[in-house]
Amino acid sequence: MKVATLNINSINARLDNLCEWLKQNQPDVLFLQEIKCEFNNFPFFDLQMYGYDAKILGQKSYNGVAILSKYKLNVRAENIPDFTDENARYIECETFMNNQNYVFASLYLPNGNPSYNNPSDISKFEYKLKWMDAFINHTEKLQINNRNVVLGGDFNVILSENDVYNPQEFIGNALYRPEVQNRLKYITRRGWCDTYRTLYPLEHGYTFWDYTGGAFINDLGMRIDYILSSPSMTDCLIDCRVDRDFRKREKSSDHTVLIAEFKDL
DNA sequence: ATGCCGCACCACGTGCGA
Repeated sequence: MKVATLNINSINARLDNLCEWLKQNQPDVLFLQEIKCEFNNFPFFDLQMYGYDAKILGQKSYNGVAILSKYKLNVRAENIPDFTDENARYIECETFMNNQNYVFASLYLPNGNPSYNNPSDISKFEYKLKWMDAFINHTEKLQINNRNVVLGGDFNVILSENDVYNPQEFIGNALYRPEVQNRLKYITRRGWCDTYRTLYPLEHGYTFWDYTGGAFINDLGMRIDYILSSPSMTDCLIDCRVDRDFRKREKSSDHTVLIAEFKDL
């Protein structure tokens, strides 16, 4: 089973890139973030032509998440259950493949930094922490009954100094603050597998490079996109890799694709 | 580097992003 995640930064601005990538890479499941469109503008038909069912939680202009799959998806949750969120940041689906039930979720965690014209505003950071707490609470519920779950998305968390090009610059940044690092570490300590880091303890594994300042060609990146698998799937992990080729394309997203492969249970 | 690039939209200016 091949699962991938991509913050696409507008699906309609990058639909050709996406379809070409799907055709070449043939993932079973792809998580998308920042689709930046509502249901009525989502390219369901184009994706169907490439063999993918899609479930989305859309939003005009900002945010928006989707799950694409070669197998029929059933929606389990739009937004984190029992958490009121005005933004479209979480969708969870169930599917049956290779004789097993799987739960998949695509998530787009809040950035949490204040806007530049209001640097002392902590409301966005507080929102991020509340979002993470609700997410942690939900992952605990997903662990019940040993469900097979894969969570993928843009977590907007830099876990350690090995996950960013210049950690000193990021001290105090909402992506690098201990409060968010500790929350994500808690999830992994509870048995969820950070698939990339588990297989590659020392690599950078960057998944994002800013559009500006030649960040990509100078490899000034950060690892903020993750694929987490439930404890029941840890022994099934075969491979995880960053596909830098997508970031090299004309009209790329500022993120690239992270791909994980699992053997059948 | 309170925005270098790029997206969307109540669009030739603003909000947002990491």
